[in-house]
Amino acid sequence: MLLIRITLYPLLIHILMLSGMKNIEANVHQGDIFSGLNDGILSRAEALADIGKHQSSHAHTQMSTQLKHDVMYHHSMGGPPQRPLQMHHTMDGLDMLDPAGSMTTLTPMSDTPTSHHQLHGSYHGMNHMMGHHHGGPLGGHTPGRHYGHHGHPGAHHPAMAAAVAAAGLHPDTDTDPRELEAFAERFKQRRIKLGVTQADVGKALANLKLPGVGALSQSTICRFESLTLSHNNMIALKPILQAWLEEAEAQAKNKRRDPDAPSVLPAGEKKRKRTSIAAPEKRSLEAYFAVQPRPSGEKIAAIAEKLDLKKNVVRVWFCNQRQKQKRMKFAAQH
DNA sequence: ATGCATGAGAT
DNA sequence: TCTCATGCATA
Repeated sequence: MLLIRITLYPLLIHILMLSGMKNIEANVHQGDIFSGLNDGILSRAEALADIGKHQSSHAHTQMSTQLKHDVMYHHSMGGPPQRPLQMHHTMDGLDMLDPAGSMTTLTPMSDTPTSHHQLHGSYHGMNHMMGHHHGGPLGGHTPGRHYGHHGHPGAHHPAMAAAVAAAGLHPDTDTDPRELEAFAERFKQRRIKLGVTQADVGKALANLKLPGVGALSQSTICRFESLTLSHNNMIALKPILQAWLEEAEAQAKNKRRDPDAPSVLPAGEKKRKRTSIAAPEKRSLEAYFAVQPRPSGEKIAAIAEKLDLKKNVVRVWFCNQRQKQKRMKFAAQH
């Protein structure tokens, strides 16, 4: 299915663009209902989407639309937004739980490092206490200091370079996409060699008591390794992960073991349900996005209505889509 | 590994 | 309202 989408989509766009208005306009009577959508651009996108539907329905039996209800849970956490710095989640039973201050464990190796938590994170209870510890593990969220706003990696002026150097920073060496890519790969290999999962690394990061650095999720570690983070995000995380890697390998030399234990699950809280946008709707959204990556609120509402999706779902979809475009991977020509 | 979501800070 | 960094849930 993915293959179909990838190969078909660009083609459809071309069909659309090259075929001019005539045929397309003919396919849009339905759009009249939504006057807001009928301003050409969206209409055309919609036509495109329709073509996509027809094509794909031939390509494979289209599963009927998935659930489209949003289902928001709102774990009422009356507590303050916890800081990632000192929060301790012990459900995994594989890290901290340092009764005697053995908190220096940076490699949360369990008896079987790669067995549990990887596939189906067996930590269901941490929801209510973990919730969403935003603000991130980085100090980078502080108003004044945002990472670097350099749009392009290698674009440094000599004067700038000097200034940066003076500031005690190492510019290109760390910001170079290739360096990042290389590091990410090295990191992954060595991590695996240590028998540590991505989730393990994320948690161990909190034990590495670097200022302003808390735990991270398996998702983030994964994204770092696969370069699916923004350039700035990669740059910010690199030194942290590098620090962990070095510590972990150091500790690996003089083995150690820890009698793990508790995984007392505090038990239940409403679990957040992920809304799933069905393939047809997704295709439409992609079509719209190709023409208008940043639709106005009105258009979003119109699109939402047309696709029978919650407006917020559509809005978030566009946000995520934009974010996706900005990610590293092949974004910056390598 | 990745889709949909949240939340803080910037616009 | 958007962007960004992140995360839970899930394929």
